Amino acid sequence: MSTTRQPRLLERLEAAGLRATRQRLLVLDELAREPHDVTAQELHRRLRANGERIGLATVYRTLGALADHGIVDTLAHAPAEACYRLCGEGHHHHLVCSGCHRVVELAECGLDDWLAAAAAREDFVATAHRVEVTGLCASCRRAA
Amino acid sequence: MSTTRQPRLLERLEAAGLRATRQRLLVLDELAREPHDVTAQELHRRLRANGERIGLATVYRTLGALADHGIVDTLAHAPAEACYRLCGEGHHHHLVCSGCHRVVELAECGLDDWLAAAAAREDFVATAHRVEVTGLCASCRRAA
DNA sequence: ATAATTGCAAAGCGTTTGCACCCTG
DNA sequence: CAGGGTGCAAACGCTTTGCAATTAT
Repeated sequence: MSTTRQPRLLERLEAAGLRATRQRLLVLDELAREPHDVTAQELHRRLRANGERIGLATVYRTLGALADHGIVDTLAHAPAEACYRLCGEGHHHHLVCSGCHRVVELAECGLDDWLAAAAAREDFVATAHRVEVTGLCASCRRAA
Repeated sequence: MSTTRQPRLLERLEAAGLRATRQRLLVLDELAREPHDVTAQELHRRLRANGERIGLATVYRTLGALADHGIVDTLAHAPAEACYRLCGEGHHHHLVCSGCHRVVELAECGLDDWLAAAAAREDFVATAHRVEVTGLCASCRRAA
């Protein structure tokens, strides 16, 4: 079983009105130690590889519920396959390394002024936005 | 048949090394008159509704080929279902109205400095990015 | 106790592919 | 006329769902 379980995760489950089942904690644990984003299938495969008993449908249902409550982010960079990632609670964006697929959260957004201006130019009011930056991290740059 | 066919589209097909078949022109025509973004299925449904003869597989293959050559954009806001949209040739972003789903292209990007700075903070070099802004257009604001 | 959750297997759905026929260049 | 393109239907892969058994509260 895991050693990285964060009490924080339990609180978040509770706050979302979700029962703290063994399976949900497994999913959260696995997400917590994963710096990349993962698909439901991959997550399930890993848990099974670790000898855990959990059904694929449960992984899907759990990720769906967590996403509904904002506990995980759903990244859709690969159409036809959703990726999930445990994420901070505030507004943030992702920086993905095209070499190793590592994902870093950009804490500060700082785009609000730009957004408001760009939207206003089209007579829109911006209500939400999503930025995904692709780049190369230091180690992948060296490797290349 | 269409009245909106743009000669421009033929050039783009040719430049991409794709033969100008009846089906491809149908797809391009339909995309050209569509301000929203559409799924492959929806596009196919409309063409058939117009009495056109074209197979679903061809629509998929065509959209895939057009996307490969940058003639259409692939938007993945709905995970598990790709949306396509004929798009300008340069770098740009999309502003989507959450009321009517109308999509507007934002010509200017103007994010490069912000991006470079944000990436550098994490020791990354930004190579690409994608921004999707959701908002409300003027008429949907009035309706609300 | 009892309502939520799980697991399995089957169903759903969007997308892709094999193959014979057709058409563009 | 040769090779790309098309249509159909079957195959695919990811995701969802029905239902009986299980489990958290």
